[in-house]
Amino acid sequence: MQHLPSTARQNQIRERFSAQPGVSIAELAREFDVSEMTIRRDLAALEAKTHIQRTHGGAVLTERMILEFDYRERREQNRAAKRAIAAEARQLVQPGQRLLLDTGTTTLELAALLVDGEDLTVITPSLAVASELQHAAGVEVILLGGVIRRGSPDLTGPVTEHCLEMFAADLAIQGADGIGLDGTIYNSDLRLARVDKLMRHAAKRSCVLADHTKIGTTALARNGSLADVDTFITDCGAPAEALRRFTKLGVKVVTVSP
Amino acid sequence: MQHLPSTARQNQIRERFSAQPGVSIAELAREFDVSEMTIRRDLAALEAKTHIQRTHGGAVLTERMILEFDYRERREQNRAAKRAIAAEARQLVQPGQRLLLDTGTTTLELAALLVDGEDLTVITPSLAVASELQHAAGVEVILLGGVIRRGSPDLTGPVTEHCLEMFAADLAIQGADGIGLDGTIYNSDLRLARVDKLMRHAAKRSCVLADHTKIGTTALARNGSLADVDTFITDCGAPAEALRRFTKLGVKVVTVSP
DNA sequence: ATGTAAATGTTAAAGAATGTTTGTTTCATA
DNA sequence: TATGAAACAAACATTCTTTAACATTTACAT
Repeated sequence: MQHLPSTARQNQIRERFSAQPGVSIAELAREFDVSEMTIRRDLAALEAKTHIQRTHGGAVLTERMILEFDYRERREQNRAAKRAIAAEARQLVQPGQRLLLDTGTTTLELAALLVDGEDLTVITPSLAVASELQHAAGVEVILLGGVIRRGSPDLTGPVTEHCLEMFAADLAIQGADGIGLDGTIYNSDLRLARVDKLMRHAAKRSCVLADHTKIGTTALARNGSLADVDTFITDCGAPAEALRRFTKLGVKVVTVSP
Repeated sequence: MQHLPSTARQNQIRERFSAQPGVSIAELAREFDVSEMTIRRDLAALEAKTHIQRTHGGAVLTERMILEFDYRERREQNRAAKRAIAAEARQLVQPGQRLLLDTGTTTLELAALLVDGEDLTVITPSLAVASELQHAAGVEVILLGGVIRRGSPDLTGPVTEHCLEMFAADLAIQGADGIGLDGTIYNSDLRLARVDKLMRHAAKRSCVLADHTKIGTTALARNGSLADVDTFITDCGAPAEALRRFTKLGVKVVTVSP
């Protein structure tokens, strides 16, 4: 077999990557019937031009770009309860609605349930929510602007607040870091508290999600009261006494079992 | 089955975790037909990159969460040229400045060079840029709000445009999908073109980056002219005749060699 | 044809990855 | 908590890969 000109061979090597994520030098040398040295030089040339990366014994594709916004969060804590709460909140969402979706692990569980949503618009300050919904066909994701908190995948600050003022949504769904027995809603971050407060203003109706461990705990920043909220969803571990008090504030309290 | 290079194997192991939360060493060793010791070393390598956590008999995903905004970049030519152009653009950036950094592969190369920046503020519609700079100590990242274009990690639309109006920056740095021989700047997306235009308005000075293959090609949307730009950086493959014309428009033309 | 440049092949020494052995640690459970 | 089975890590042996220098071939313009 006649040897191909080098450019053609390199193109063929390049094609390989659409079938496999990686190639081995030994294999390519056999296949094109050239020395391994030649394949090495081909790969070096391709590496400079395109998005492959040399490795020991071959090369891998780096074309798929993975943006990593990583953060440390205990997503596992009470996950069953959070899932059940999110499933209940899912019921509140109707096709065609515009949602304001807060940052947090519970709302992230809800986001996962929205991937099959129809004609939804989700407005969020959370990169995690945006990531979860980026490929959902029936959901348009609008990310609020703002400063990325270091080590935390969400946006806060004056820009975020300013962005929020542009929107009028049907429903705001939020998490909370603590719910006082008097119905005060707490966040552990002041900037987040401000954003949450504005989110409720921008939506016709609002809904707060918090598993029972949050009830009776407080945190740094208060962002309002359950009295300003339409629906509060928690799990059945919540003390009945507290729930009665919340109901008196005018909020509709829903409990779910995990 | 042919053994893949070790990096490829590690990537495949890593992908396992999206299907299952944990994997066992014995299973992996069987599957890839290598010794368990090799799998242990793979896992140790992955652990060092903080993707996973070793356990007895296997590994699990670490609690650090990774948000993947993945997209398949169009096959890229001329990476070396883009790097060289980005390196030249890096020279324009001084400590303390506020930058508007556009979306695109060339500007992304520049972002990588800014990680050791001092006291910089980077305002960007690109999730890729934000991801690249999220851990840069001397750089504050402000993400513009907006709609996430499907399959493309950047923000556009009215929200983005509105956000841009909030800022006054020292320098705007942009890519381009085409540069007409008359100096017209082209983008392949109309929404991006609008954002780019506004970015230049919001900055005192502006700079456009484009490798020589872009010169003489046009695209869907025009977003202005090099006459409105302070600096144009390209590589030495650019036709001298075109560059002379650009200079006459009043833009400072810089060429670099890859 | 012939010289020149580019592409390819060859070799040997250095370097990486992998396998194997062995003794130690960890885990489940009796 | 004592014990056997499984998992682990260290050290070394083995195999495969890389690199760089140099030799050879090929392509092509003159």
